[in-house]
Amino acid sequence: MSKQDLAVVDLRAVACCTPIAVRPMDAEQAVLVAPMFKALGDPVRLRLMSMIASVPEICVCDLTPAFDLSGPTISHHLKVLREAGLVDSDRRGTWVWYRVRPEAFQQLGALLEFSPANAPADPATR
Amino acid sequence: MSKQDLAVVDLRAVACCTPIAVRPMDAEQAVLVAPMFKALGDPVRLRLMSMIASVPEICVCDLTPAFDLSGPTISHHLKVLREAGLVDSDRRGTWVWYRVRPEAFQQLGALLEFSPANAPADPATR
DNA sequence: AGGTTGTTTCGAGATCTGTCAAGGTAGAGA
DNA sequence: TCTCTACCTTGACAGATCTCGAAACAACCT
Repeated sequence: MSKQDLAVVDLRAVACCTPIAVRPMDAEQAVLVAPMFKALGDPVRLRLMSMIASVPEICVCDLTPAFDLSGPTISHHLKVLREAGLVDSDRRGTWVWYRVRPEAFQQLGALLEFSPANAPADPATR
Repeated sequence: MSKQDLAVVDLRAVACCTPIAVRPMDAEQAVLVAPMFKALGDPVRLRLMSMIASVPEICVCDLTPAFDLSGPTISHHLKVLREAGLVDSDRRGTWVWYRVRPEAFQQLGALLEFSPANAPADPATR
């Protein structure tokens, strides 16, 4: 299914993995990565993502009832997650199954790694 | 300055740190955390955040020239980062200085931690 | 064919991004 | 002290984008 999704983020193009707390991110990389954070920036999508990521895979039929939203709305949110490159899906028989894309998920986490090296000095010592 | 910012996210309320890949996030937590991801979901704010996070602190006067945007626009984006609880600021003399809030930043990173335990099975073995 | 499951299309209302104009705050100089 | 200037934020606004549901569509099974 997502093989036909041409708008999907190309993970190879995401300059990989230097934490943003180590070196300022250049503009092109920011444009590539921001859509991933944006996709997680909605409470419904964040919960969908966590439901998908906490199991090997999950059927849409198990996702939809967890929300007080219509089927089409859930489908839209899932599409956003797919186009951000965070999840993958395929149909098997009647049902459509979603699973996380570990590379994307790990890259995002790596960007947020934080070493105290650049932390603000303690106000007391400043 | 940000002491008067009443809309700022209360970090104590952010159910702390269980990676979303380990356990599905409940609705209330999602509502609290999503604004942080949303704040990083814009290329300009992502770059601002990385510029702030990669040094102990930085003056707005050093942030603005890095973008092809007006002062008020940068100020608005900084306000979004502030209200998301990701950064802090205070005025010292003429200039306003921004610095990262390490607790918030680390919490966000912790949420994205990924253990292969729940990774999708290799398609070959599926 | 008929029923179930998901996605797409389309439209209304809300939210976001950016600019200009105006306001507040602090330092410098007369 | 009074004014001038620099720095940054706020308010008001237009245009773009997002969220969501109703209806239509597509894929699959029996």
